[in-house]
Amino acid sequence: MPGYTVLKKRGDFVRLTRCGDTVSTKTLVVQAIRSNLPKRSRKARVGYTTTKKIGKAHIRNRCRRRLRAAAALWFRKYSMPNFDYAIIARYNTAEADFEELCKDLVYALKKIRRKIRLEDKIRFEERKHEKENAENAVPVPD
RNA sequence: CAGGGCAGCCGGAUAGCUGCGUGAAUUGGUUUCUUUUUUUAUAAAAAGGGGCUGUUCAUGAGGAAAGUCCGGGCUUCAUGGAAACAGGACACCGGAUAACGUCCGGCUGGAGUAAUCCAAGGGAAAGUGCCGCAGAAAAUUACCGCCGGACGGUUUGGGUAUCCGGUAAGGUUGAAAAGGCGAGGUAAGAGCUCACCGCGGGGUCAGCAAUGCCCCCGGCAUAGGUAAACCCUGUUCGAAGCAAGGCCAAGUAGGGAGGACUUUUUUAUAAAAGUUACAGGAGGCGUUUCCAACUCCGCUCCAGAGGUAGGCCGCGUUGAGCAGGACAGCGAUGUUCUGCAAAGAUGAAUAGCUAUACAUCCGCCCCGUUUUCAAAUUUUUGAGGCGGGAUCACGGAGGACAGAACCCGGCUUAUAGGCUGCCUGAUUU
RNA sequence: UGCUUCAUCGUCUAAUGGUAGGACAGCGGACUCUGACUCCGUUAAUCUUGGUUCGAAUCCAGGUGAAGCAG
Repeated sequence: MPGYTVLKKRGDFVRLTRCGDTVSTKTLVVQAIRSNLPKRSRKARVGYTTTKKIGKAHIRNRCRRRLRAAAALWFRKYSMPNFDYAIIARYNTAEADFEELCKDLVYALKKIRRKIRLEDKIRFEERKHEKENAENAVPVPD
């Protein structure tokens, strides 16, 4: 079993597009958000999106398969546990070199990880500041 | 033959690494449920079943899987049965089929030298409507004409004006003007008469029939077109669709019982009514190293209904199945015998990557032609364009259309390239 | 996946089978010292391919694209 499961529900995809972090490269787009499941498993979840825009049914299937193959190689290494990911195919996913596809995927995953860690840091510091302010503010009226 | 037509078939191959779905097997691992036994209990053991996972074996996308255009199975709804009306679909004739708007054979008309191909191809003497502009007139027509007669003026006659009548040959318009063309005939004309052609009716023969051949008659007032205008005639059709439908079923809301609290009545027991809630606070459980963020609980128990989230069935070895043989038939197809049979996903499997050879294409090579350009120069060279040959070597490019979603029979549309058979035409022998 | 509907200038819309009209926008000109307003002129379309018809935006058939409903 790989270190991730498959994302299936429509609601999860909607949540991702609405409030997830997005990184786009030439051949694919990656979205990520913290999972809302309180499960014990620490596995990440992945979903693949191929819209009607990129081609007919057999082209969409091909894109999904290539994305799945690329994810099987690199996803476990660069994903964070307890996160939901969506990989979206673009118009040139079917024709692009496989190595380039892998490169883009790794780049996107790395970048999104950095982004989320930065945001967490900022939020943590903000909270800290608020607490300090509150602690400072409380004694003043006393 | 680098002409054409028809029918049928294939539609990528091999190897390596890494993977996916389904089914079967497995005293493999792990987890959970039920039953039985032991125990005060926690718990333990045995049997059976399910989930996840490992191993082995088997198997896994088309000719169109597509469009969703017809027909059927299947399911639900409605319904005692049948018929009629409305509405839809179809329409030369005969046959095939479960059925069809499909298929086969024939007819008629059209295209082609031919093989062959194409056609929604019933009815306009049941009725209604429409036919812009142009034109006299677009449907019981009469403007210009042609002809005869009457009367007036002048008067030899002819011509002209008006009125009455005959006529549909000629003119103009248009997509279309009341059969065509020629001859006779006539005051002028006219199917008025005749020949040929067209049309209609009847008869003989051939054919199941559509229809065809021949003969006779009519004399076209049966009188234009349009029915993919309404309509008429004949045949036929209940509606919706697997997200159909069936089963299991969290949670939430609601019901009952008890407990707790509040209010009222009562000396009290007790009875009645209401609340058991939003927000806030404190706390606990779970994910997390922590923080942050999020979720759930927040008095207990019981019963049944509904059927949401979710799951299972429907769903694949049986279906108008595929392959081959025999017989019947021109054929579609039918009868019969033998053999073969496992795709079943559901954010959706059936693959991803690499290498090799091969079909094919281009260049390289040769020949002809063109003058577009450049150089020398007045016909040479080089580059380019077009056509043909050669396919040995070398280099490069390189796999058409396209992905099952309940299942079948068709239709329509997309499709690189290859193979096989038959027919026809031209040329040569 | 199934079902339903629609397609007309760049945009919004008209058109009993008979010359595709109007508004806004665009372009050119006039008015003005200049701009706006106003006026005049002009460009521009029946999604596509066939068929029926003398003649199709319209009627019929195939294709393409878009939208909606069911969950």
